[in-house]
This record gives sequence, C-alpha cells and structure tokens, in this order.
Amino acid sequence: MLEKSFKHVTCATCSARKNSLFGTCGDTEVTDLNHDKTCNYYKKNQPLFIEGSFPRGVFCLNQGKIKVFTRGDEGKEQIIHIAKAGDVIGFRSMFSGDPYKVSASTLEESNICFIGKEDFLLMMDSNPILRNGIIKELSKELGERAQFITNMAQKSVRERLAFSLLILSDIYGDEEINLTREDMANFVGTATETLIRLLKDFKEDEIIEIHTRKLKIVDRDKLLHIAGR
Amino acid sequence: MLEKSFKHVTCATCSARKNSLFGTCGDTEVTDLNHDKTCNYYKKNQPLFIEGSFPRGVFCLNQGKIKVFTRGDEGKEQIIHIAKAGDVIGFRSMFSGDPYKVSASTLEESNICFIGKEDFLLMMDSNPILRNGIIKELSKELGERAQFITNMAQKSVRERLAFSLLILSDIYGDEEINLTREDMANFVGTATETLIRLLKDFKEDEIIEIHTRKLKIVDRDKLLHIAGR
DNA sequence: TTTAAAACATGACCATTATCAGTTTTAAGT
DNA sequence: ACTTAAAACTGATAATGGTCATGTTTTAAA
Repeated sequence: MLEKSFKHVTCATCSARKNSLFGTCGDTEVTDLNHDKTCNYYKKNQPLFIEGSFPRGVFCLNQGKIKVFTRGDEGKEQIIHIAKAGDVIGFRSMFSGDPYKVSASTLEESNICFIGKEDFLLMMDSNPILRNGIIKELSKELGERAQFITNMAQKSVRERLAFSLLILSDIYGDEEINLTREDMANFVGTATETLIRLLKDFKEDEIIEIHTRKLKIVDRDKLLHIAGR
Repeated sequence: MLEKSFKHVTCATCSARKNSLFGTCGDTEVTDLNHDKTCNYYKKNQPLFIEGSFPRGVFCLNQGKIKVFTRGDEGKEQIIHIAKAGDVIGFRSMFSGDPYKVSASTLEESNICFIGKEDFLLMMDSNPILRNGIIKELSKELGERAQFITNMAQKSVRERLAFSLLILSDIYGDEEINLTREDMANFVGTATETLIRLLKDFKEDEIIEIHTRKLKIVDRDKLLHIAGR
C-alpha cells in the first residue's frame, strides 16, 4: 500500500518531476505548476481516460504504472505503451483536437497529478523549453512506434516477447516485472495461451525466473539474442 | 513523364502547398519560403534519406508519391506511410535530435522541394500557427500509429489488406493504385506471395480490378466490411 | 475461513500464412 | 527488336500461433 502522505505531492520536491517533461521548469514555474495541479490516488485497474472521449488535461505520474492501449474490433486490448513515474500522459489528443485514440488505466495503485487543459496550454505558450520538450517527446515516440510497427509485422511472437521483456525491464527497473499474463500478451500482441507457453520455454532455458505473478530477467544477453536476430 | 516546367515550383502558386503544413502561411512567409527552398526532380526509386543518417532539412512533396519505411532484421522493408503531394516529410528527427528512424524513397517520379534545417526551424520559431500545425500533425500521426499497431497485432492479413487498400485509395484519389506487389506486401506486412494470392481472391470476388500493375477498387463497401469486422 | 471468481496452465486441433522452388509475364535497356 | 533482369504468379509443404475445452491455482471478498 502506498503511504497516505503520497496522496499529496509537492512539485518542488517531486523526484518524479526531475526526469519528466517538467524537469526543466524554473522555480516560479514549478510554483505555478504546483498551484495548478491536483493530486489523486488511484487504485489498481482504474481508468484515467477512455478512447473516444475528449481530453480535459494531462496526467503526470508520480508513482505507479499505467497502461496505454487501444481496443481491436473484438474488444481485445493492444497495449501501446506502459508509463512509469515521471511520465506525462494524455497530451497527444489535446493538440490534435481529436478525441482520445487510446485508453489509459492503472496497472497498480498509483499517485497521479492532473493539470487542466487551459493551465497546461498556457504554460506551453509561455515556456519555449517546455514546448520544445513536448515536440521532442512527440517526435521520439513517433520514431519508436515506427519500430514497434515493424516488430509487429516481421518478428515472430517469440522474438517479440524477448523484445517486450527487455522494454519491460527498463520500465520496471529494479522491481520485478508485475503484469497479468493477459496484459503481457496484449503488450506482445499474442494470445494469452501462447504467451504462457513461451514464458515456460524461457523459464526452462533459464532466461527468466517466475515467482507466481512476478517475473525477473536472469539472462539479458539471451533475450537480446532472441529479440535481435 | 513530368513536364520540365515542374522542375521549378513557385510556392505562391503551388497547389500542393495549400493543403499542406504551409497552407496557413501569410504572403511574406510564402515569399521567404520560396526563397529558402530548392526544388528537385526525382526519378522512380530514388532515396530522399536513409535510416541512421542525420536530417539536414525537410522535404515538401509537390508531385509524386513517397514511401516511408523501416527495415526489419532481415532487411525486409515495412512501409509505415505513403506520402502524396502536399505532404511534408522528414521533420520528426529534426526535433528529436536522433538520426532518422526511417528511410524514404520515391515510388514514382516526383517533384520535391527541400527546406534547410535552419530556415525551417527559424520559420517555426517565428510562426506560432505553423508551429501549432506541426504539433498537431505529430499528434495526429501518433494517434494513427496506435491504430496501425493494433491492426498489425490483431487483424488477419486478409483484413489488413482490405484496410490497406482503403488507405491507398485515399492516397491515390482518382488515380489507380500503382505499387509493386512487393511494396504492397511491405505495406500490409505480409509475404509477397500471400499478397498476390489474396489480391487474386479479391479480384475473383469482384472487389478490385487489376490492369497489369494498376489496381482499381470497385467495391468499397465489401472492403470496409472485410477490414472492419 | 470459506467460497467464488479471476488468473494461470496444458492439451488437442486446425487455419492461416510463411517459405521454397519453380514458371511465366512484364518491363527496361542496348 | 532483342535480350535480360525484374516482377508476377503458382503449387507444395511445413510451422507458427490461434482457438477451444478443461483443469488447476491464486486472489480477493464475504
């Protein structure tokens, strides 16, 4: 359980902010940001926003993990991105003017700050560094998604799983990877059964360790080899 | 063959510009743009830029078609996007600071203008409308790619082909779709042989007509039905 | 603590789709 | 017009990976 004290975060001392888009903000801006934002505790599997609705602001993740996903025609989720502390979520649609093309919900209990659309856009107008940071972030993600598409189109499920595990290990850092098999399958882009079988293979090949729900990578080189080809 | 007169384009009278990112530019800016840009004729299958290199500016497509693609581990292309007249290409990497994550080359003979990095960034700094247009464009593409990923992960090749043909029909407008089987396969994300077999099916079901290399959609509704599910 | 519901796991089966090995057609250049 | 290479096409084969059916374990709630 997260501490109650986490329920209110001060931007000036927020360690997640330092590596975030707001990391470059000056003192006065941080004060403004702190004033504008609201702070909320989310439990596991709570939605932040849903595909098709219109954005009212952006979410800044202080602690926890969020999945960003779309639903295919049969309702199956495809996870596009998993956000961690410091990530800012949901600004894309605010710029395009379209409704959200993706949904987002928490994967674990999380502390998430919210900055209203007007406040955020105002900050962006007046702060070229922030603005450039956002343009850079959009551009970077666009490049990553080109590779994501190519992986989906050309790699086998086994290769994609290896690749996905490496990404997940970056996201989870020191923590063990903690996802349901279904979420992991929806990230890799495969059926849950297939994912389970492949995880078993990886376990037998001593590439990963599984402790009930938690997963640890023990042989990163083998994963690189399988993913890369 | 394109007319020689196409080899030099004047921005003020460029019909492709009107629907492009530069469509909102005022008279003085169009004059500047015209001054800054150079204009080039490209024949079929000429590269504009290659994955891994660093961008020197942006390309504005006056006439023709361009494929934007990445290469998978075995060198097979995955086409991410096909650009048509009016599209501006290659600005993503200029913002992210990374080398190009994608390559681009012409699919047919084309007239393409080029605007140097410095000139382009200067325009962006001084023109908030252009800047917002770019942010909007980046955001829009990011949303589209989320759907692209989901399609790749969840749809069958047959469904993806139907979906791709609808996209291609938007890109080619009145013209007949004119792509090699290999390029089309690399757009759909499948093997060339599989694509050929499916095209044959679609032809037998009177969904498309094939005139040697050119392809025409005759039953858009059926395609929508197959693509959508 | 018990109970119900998720989540996890495994087996059997089969459709889709990739691969390989060829032939035929089309396009491009001399 | 002729030659050659590239592109298009066809068939056979195999395997990857999805689906369905069913059983087990874990988790969460009463």
